[in-house]
Amino acid sequence: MADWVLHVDMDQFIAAVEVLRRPELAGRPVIVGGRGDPTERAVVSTASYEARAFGIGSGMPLKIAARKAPEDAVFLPVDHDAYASASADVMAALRTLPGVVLEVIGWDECFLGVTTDDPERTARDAQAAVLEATGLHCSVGIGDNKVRAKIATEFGKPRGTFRLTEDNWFEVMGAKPTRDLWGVGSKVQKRLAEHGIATVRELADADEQELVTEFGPKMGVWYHGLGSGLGPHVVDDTPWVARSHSRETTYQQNLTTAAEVETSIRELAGHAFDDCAAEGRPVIRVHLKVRYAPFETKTFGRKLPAPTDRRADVIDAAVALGSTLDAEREIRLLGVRAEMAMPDDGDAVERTPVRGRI
DNA sequence: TCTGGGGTCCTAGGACCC
DNA sequence: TCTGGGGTCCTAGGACCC
Repeated sequence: MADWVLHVDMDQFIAAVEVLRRPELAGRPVIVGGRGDPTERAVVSTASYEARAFGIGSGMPLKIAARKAPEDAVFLPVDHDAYASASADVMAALRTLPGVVLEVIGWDECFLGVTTDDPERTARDAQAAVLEATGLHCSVGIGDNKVRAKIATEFGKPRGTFRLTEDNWFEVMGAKPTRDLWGVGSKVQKRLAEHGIATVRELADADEQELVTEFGPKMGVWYHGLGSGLGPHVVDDTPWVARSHSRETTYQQNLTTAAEVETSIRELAGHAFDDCAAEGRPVIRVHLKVRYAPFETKTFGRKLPAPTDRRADVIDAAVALGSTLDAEREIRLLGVRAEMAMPDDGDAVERTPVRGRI
């Protein structure tokens, strides 16, 4: 018996949930994003496979998607509650599998830890359990750690499974660009290329000290190991604890006056505070994010004099930060983030430097 | 061609203390 | 008059993920 990590990833999750409750949309290009109005400033959350065939994908501005989409395409608004509910059903179905530890990493993704000699069987059981409980399909990556399991899933899509371990890592991934690694984005890919490192194999063979000099002590070592598919293998089912909450809005018309900015900040800060208050923990820090037109983003924050559970303190702090914004420039996006004090037992877990969780 | 909203973690550099 | 190291805390910004 061996320990395995399975990565379960729902296929076109958001689009699939929408089709499930509107069966007449099956087979049509479905694009979910923003308020469902492709003339607005917003981006695609998920496109169905039919829509992807036209070159439409996540993160693409809706206006662009509308241009690429065929006549019969359907644009739908984002419905968070529906996806959260479907997600809970998926996770509940997976938790019924015998002997698995489940770690949620997103609405439509999780890791399963399992000890078995037949991980493919567990993968098929997972797919069957999810399908029966929700009517939704998923793909499953099988690995000897989280990094390999996560990457394996891409080779299993759609509705399939794929096993990626130390044994076939270089055979499968060696010639791929570094960008295909989980945690390597376009910026890091470029910086690696400047050191003559373009492929996964070249990253594995690179000089670790050179990477540490370029990326720092933690990330340098992490990226080097990533080239060999190294990563954590412990699946942790302790409930996720949020460290902060934020609210941000892209305005359909840019803000142009200080009064408009203050009104917006008060509203956003109030919502962010309410999200924190719902967790029952005081706010220790307030951040502001601003996107000046056309597209320059700045973020900055300030620690509060003392942790506070007073709404007015958080709003006042956000407004004070906002008074430092450049009043001469048009603003197209504002965001307020409120960071919470951690619960007492906060920092025991060693974290994977792959950021983001939902 | 026009770029969302919600998150986490890492690094560099300055301030300050001993 | 010119000048150590080491440690911690804080801020700003960067990068990435779903």
